[in-house]
Amino acid sequence: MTVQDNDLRLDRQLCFGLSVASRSVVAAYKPVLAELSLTHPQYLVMLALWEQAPRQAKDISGALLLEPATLSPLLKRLEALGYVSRHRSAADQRALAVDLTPAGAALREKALSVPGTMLSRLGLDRDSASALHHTMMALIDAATRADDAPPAHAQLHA
Amino acid sequence: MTVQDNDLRLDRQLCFGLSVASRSVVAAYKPVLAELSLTHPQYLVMLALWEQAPRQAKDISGALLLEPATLSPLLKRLEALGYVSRHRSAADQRALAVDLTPAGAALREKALSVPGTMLSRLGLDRDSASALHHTMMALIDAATRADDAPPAHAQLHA
DNA sequence: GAAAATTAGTTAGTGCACTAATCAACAGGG
DNA sequence: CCCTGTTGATTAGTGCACTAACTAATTTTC
Repeated sequence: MTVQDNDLRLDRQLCFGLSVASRSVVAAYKPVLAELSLTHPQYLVMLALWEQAPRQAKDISGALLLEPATLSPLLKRLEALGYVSRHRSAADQRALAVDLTPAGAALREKALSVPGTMLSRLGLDRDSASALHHTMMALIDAATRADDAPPAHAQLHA
Repeated sequence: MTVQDNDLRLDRQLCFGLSVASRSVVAAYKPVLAELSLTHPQYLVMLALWEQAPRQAKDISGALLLEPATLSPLLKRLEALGYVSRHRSAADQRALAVDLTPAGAALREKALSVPGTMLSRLGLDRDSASALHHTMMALIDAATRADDAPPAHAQLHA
């Protein structure tokens, strides 16, 4: 067995592990978020709005690293749920101002217990969660940089 | 600001970071896998088959932790690409035997360079990739266990 | 001030991933 | 046997996530 054969197996474990971990953790959130009538991506949008509202659609998609085309129907579903309102900004008619409805703002109270519940379900303390987060952020950084610079020799003149 | 308010932010970083990292890394694979005409999930299926073929659909879905309902159309697309053949097993007419076509087997040669390319693109050496993999496996374990035991006191008699 | 370029969002189309419902094939127990 | 229950795969339906193409509004440039 050559080095590359080993690589194939190691790599499988890497990207495979990351994908499965993401799916598994999101799945573990599901029953908890069901009590708020939210999916996991919708929960992330609400977190962004609880930190700051009203907020421009463009701003939210930047904060969550989501394409505008992905966010657009997501916001419509949140509006249909009654958690969010969508209006064109007066200052710039292109911009979509997204705001919390009273129900959306009130939902934050119920969401306060979610993080603690999930940490205990996943058997993580704050330190390991924080370390994990650090690793993820570094990965995101490396992956998006790799994405921006497809040519193999790009780092030579970066 | 209360402890729970801080939790909301920490948690956001955790599950959020994991999801974004997964998406970002998969996106970084995309241009590399495009040369094999494969998507990332399709690549994972091929890896499973390169390790062992023929293989039962049920077996593949277990190895990749994918629902059979997700795998089914995926296999059809791989068949349409000419990399895979699908036949009912003679021994058990319910079972679907998935095998590599010559083209699918030959594709492995081109795939050998993928892991090395990706590791360098992500700026990871084998040790950190291995450590990362370990962390992911532990997370998967915790998350699936949490999933199997929704009642809060389940670990008391585990 | 009009033409050109840019920006913000939406729509269309593809592919994943899940749940629930369905179907055919198998395995046992009476 | 045959009836019941289980198993392996598929189908239908929902929701994410992406790219490409498009619309409309704003900004830049001449």
